[in-house]
Amino acid sequence: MTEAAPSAPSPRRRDRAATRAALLEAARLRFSRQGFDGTGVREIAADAGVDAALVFRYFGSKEKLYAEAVHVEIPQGLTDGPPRPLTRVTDELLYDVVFGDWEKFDGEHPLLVMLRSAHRPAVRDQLRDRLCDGYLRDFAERLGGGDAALRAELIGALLLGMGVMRSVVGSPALTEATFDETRLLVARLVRTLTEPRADGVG
Amino acid sequence: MTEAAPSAPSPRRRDRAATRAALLEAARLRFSRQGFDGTGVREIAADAGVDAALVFRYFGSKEKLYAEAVHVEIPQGLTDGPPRPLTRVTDELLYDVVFGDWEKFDGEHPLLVMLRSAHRPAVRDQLRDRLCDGYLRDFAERLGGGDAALRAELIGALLLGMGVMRSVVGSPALTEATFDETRLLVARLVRTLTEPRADGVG
DNA sequence: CGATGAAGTCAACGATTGATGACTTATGCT
DNA sequence: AGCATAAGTCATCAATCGTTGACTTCATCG
Repeated sequence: MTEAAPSAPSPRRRDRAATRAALLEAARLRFSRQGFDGTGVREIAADAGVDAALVFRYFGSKEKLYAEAVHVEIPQGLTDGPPRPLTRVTDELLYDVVFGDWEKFDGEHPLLVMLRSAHRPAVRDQLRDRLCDGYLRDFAERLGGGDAALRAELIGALLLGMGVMRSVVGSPALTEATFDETRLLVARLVRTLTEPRADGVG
Repeated sequence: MTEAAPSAPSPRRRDRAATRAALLEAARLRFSRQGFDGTGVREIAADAGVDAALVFRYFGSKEKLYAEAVHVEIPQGLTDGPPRPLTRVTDELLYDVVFGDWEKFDGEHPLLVMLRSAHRPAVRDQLRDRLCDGYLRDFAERLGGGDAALRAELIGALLLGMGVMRSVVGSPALTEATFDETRLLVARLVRTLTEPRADGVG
């Protein structure tokens, strides 16, 4: 530090990239907490410590800011790469979606955040795309059988529902349960959908 | 009909109860489609064919209108009454939450509708209350065992997640699947959580 | 030091928001 | 018919919304 800490709250050196990043971070938090409609651009800009006009200079519109701030990055090598046992994959997914802290998104997985603004067509489309084509497609291919796609979506529904119960609803048992407790139960459920039935089906 | 159809679009006879009901119905649809923040009171009033001021005359505020329009009625005799097999109960719950049409709520179960505005504390509290105390409590009591509450919430998560996948996300397989197809899979999953494990657990 | 361009601020726009109170109109009773 | 009351409308308020363009301030280079 070449100069002493200024008495005034740091006026922050002018830096386009840093300001853009600060806006993105503030937007992520606000959109996560309050949804798209419940968040104003002035609110976001105030959190970032700049004027609201910069939102439109850097992102064009509130919609484009949302699209860039809230998006789902599918973890590399989760479904592609060398095949691993499916319960192993769902283990990681369980930790990712349900038990991950996701502090950048106010504690929720971006999928759950997008759920909150899913009535907007753009959000809904991205949500379906990431979930079905990103996560569940390889699931279905690996499962095999006639209703593979359906069973894959049931696994997705379980994990998504658990995330909702934990972070959105705040149900007591799932909120206080440890990862290992739940992991065993989920593994049993996944195995039920994976293994062919021992007894006659219909 | 004592009089012929009027040429002008029916001016609707002045009727407090009917107008209140029309406002409630319009509010339910709009709030379901667009969430609390994305819906304006003028929009609702226009759908009902009256002035927006009546919203405040009849309900006091937009919040109170939402509270009265969107709420979860727990079906009578679902969990209470004479005990039935749990897969039977989840069958009805599956039909209710995931496959019911709920035309009054634009096709979604009110639980899923409330999910869309769950960032508001009032909505979130009602959601947790209805889900945990209304649906899942008797589930947990009936399940028994150490982690009964957790397993009950897993069933709730599955059903809730399926509802989300079907109506909010619009995932293909679950959307096109019939009730009977899914019912068997869900029954298998519930049985997995219900029956004690045959092999050693830990 | 002085100029140049970018980074950031400011003021304002038109539209819309939830909400209020005064006003008008229709309905029902006598 | 005429009056009283409730049902419904209208105008409007103060705030806030997303968005824009002109303006100011800072950093950098010659």
